[in-house]
This record gives sequence, structure tokens and C-alpha cells, in this order.
Amino acid sequence: MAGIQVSRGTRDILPTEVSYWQFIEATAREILGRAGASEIRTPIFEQTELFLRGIGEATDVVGKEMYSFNDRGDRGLTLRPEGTAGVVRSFIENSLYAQGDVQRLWYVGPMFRYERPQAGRQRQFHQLGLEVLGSGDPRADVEAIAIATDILKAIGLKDLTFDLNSIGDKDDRTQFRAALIAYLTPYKADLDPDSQDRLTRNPLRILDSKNKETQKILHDAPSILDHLSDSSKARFDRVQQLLADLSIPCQINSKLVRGLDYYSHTVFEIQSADLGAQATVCAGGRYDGLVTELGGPETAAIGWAMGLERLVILLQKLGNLAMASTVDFYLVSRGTAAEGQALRLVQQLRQAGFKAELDLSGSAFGKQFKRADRSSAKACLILGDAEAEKGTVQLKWLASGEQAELVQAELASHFQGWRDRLDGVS
RNA sequence: GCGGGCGUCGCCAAGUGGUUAAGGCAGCGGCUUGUGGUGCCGCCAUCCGGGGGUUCAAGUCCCCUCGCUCGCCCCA
Repeated sequence: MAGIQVSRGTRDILPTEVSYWQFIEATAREILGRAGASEIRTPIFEQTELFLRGIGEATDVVGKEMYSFNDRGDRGLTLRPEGTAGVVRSFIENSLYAQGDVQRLWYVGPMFRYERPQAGRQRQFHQLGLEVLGSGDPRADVEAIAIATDILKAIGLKDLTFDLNSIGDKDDRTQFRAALIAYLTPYKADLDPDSQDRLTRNPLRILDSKNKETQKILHDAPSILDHLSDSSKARFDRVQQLLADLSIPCQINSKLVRGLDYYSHTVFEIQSADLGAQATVCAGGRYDGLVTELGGPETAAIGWAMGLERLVILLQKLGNLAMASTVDFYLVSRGTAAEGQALRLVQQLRQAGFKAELDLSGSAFGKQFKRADRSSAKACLILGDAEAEKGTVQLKWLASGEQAELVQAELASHFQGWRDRLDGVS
């Protein structure tokens, strides 16, 4: 039990679990590809400055959750806590905006946040995200959302709730902020401590407080939706209408605000009731100001990210993924000459497209057959001293027990027949 | 960063201060030294996350520490 263990908040993804990951990633890759999105891979660490400016210095993520360090050259670096900032940095640095009107970029990979680990929340976790850069059209919002819901649907998730809101533009929020402060200030003493603190620092965040008392007070609070400018409101209406056209059901939640500073207008969150406190499975929104904030040309943009660990948890709960990987042929051999020939045959089978496993134990035939069973192989190829000498091999189909002796040199002539038989069996 | 629960073999799990730490699954070996799936037999924790302490005596009580877990916070 002593010895070195994984770091707190990190974990291994073992072979029994990794098939879920591969399934999710393959499904997403397929759907994103069909939508004309291109994968982009950016570094795991970036200059700390990028996140300070991109995410916002006042946010908790930047304030107390980043893995920041100085390297040997005394550069201030940070393990990326999210994916958008790096993609936008790359978009600007590589002048991707010059390559056409809209860039649809997606990414997948590990992110790092120093948080207290919890179910569905780790210090190293994985996100898959999409960024659509270069369009402020409401259709871009809905297209991005539709891609996300397509992915979630394709991997088989049900019973998800989709919350939608608009937090308007900067001016809308300035107005609303004043109204909210004016409303809440008389109740200040009754708010939970965190919310009291936020009243001046970041009053919008009070809206999604889980504190019951605070929520009661918020019941009659002004709504952001009543403080949208005409154009912001029209934009939001259009988004809702387009979603309805696509039959994507959503509920308007005027208290939905996002934790990162760069969002504007459309924000949304997709949650599952089966995840406990960390219920959000996918979240995102529009961030029209971020590209200029990071030194690029004015570029409208919308994006989202999914938490892969959470998707895997949900998928495992459904338990509907039959991941049994069966073996076609299991090679049983004993004796120096036979073992050498078996190694050659197993390679020949693999190169012909069969899934073949070679028993390396060198133990008694009985033991090797037991292992063949456990591997759920369909057939055994058996080589002992007698076969090695004659240049033959025994083929035994495990389900029926039928066995035949074949000439090694003629093995390839049986391949097509075996393929047909294996296809029939499975 | 704050609060609650938990931590016994690879996995599940008994064990409520008293001699040698149940059991099941898995694994390994044998019956069966060239033929499997069943069956039977045997082997698999000098040790109870780690470190201190209390006691004649601790896996069982106390303290510290590490980790997991649930919630807060935060967020994907």
C-alpha cells in the first residue's frame, strides 16, 4: 500500500474504462467533422498572462485555482484551466481570421484546476469544446448549440435539461448591475456571506447562489431580460425561435450567468440530474469581446465545452456499452520449435486482419486452454512437438470442439472461410 | 479554502479492546506432465491507508497525516 500513488485530484483511466472515452471522442469527432469543424491542438501550458486577461482576474478560476509556476527561464506559465483562451490565442497568433469568414475549431484534452476533488470534479480533467469564431449571427449560436446536443444525443444521453439565457452586452449588464444592486442592498444583511461579498464585487453571480434564503430574496429581483436593449432582445428572440425551429427544447433561466468574464449575450448550460452537485455536462456562450481583449481583430464568437469525465460517469450509469473485445484465435504452443512457429503464425493471422492472441506462459496445454476460454477466443491454434516436426497445426473451434490438422504452409488458403465463419459466429 | 461520512487481500466484505484477522469473487497450483469451459483439493492480509499515543492488551479508543466520498464554494 505504501509506494507512490497518483496525485490528488488525478486518476488513471484503465483499459476497462477507456472504451467509453474512445466512444465519446469518436462520436464527437464524427459529428464535428460533419459540421465542418476542424480539430485544433494547442499547448497544455500557456503564459499566465493569457488566462489573466482572457478569463478575468476577478474570477475564482484565475484567483485561486490555477496551476501557475515559473520555469527554469523564469517565465510565468500556467497549466491551462480551460480551452477557449488557448484557441483564441492561436487564432490570433496564426492569423486564422485571414483564412476565411468563419472558423469552426474544436479541441479535446486535459485541463487543470486546483480545486477540492469531488464526484465529477478533478484537478486534471478533460474537456471537449467547440469555438465558432467570426460570426455574430444568431444562427451561429444555434448551430453551435445544435452540434452539442447532437453529440450528447448520439452518445445516448437522455434526461438532460437545457437552460438558456441572455446576459446582453456590456451596456445592458452595466444597467442591470445597478438595478440589481439597488434591489439587493436593503436585504444585504439577510444574504448569505458569499453573496454579501459579491454584492459589490460581482453582483451577477449572486443570481445562481444555491442558498435558500438568498434565492427567496432573489424571487422578486429584477431580471436581466428586462434590461436588454432592443437589439439584444431581438437577438435573443431570434435565437429562441431558431432553436424552436430545430425542435431543441430549452427553458429560459434568467438567473443563469457564467463564471468566466468573457461571456455576453447567449449563455447556456446543459445539465444532468444524475451527477449530484457537479451536474453541468456542457456549458458555453457567446464571447464577442475576447478576441480583441487578447489583441486580435474584432471577432464575434461563440463556444462551449463538455466535461468528459461527467459524460463517462453518465454513460457508465447507463451501462449499455457492450465493450467485450473478443479474440478470434488463441495460439497454444509448447516446445521450443513449436513456440517459434506459433509466434510466426500469430503474426501471419494478425497481418491478415484476424485478432489473435499468443499464449506466452509456456505452461501445460491444459492451462493454456483455460486461458483460451477466458480470452473468449473463438478458436485455438495448437502447436506441439509433433506438429512442429510435421509443419502442421491443429485448429480447434472452441464452441463445437471440432478439430482438424492443417498444413502451416497452406494456412492462408483457409482465411476466407474463417472470416465467413467468424462473421457468422459473432 | 470550509463542513459531514469513510479507508480491512486485486475486487466485494465480516470483524462492536482480549489468544493464530471470517467468507465470496478473481488469481495461482494440483487432480488432468498434449486439449478447455463443470467438479474436487490446496495456496493466496505477521497485517487492517500512513505515523504517533492511550492500554496488561487496538483493525477496533484518541491525536496527527494522506486519500476517497458527499455538500458548500467553484465549475465542464
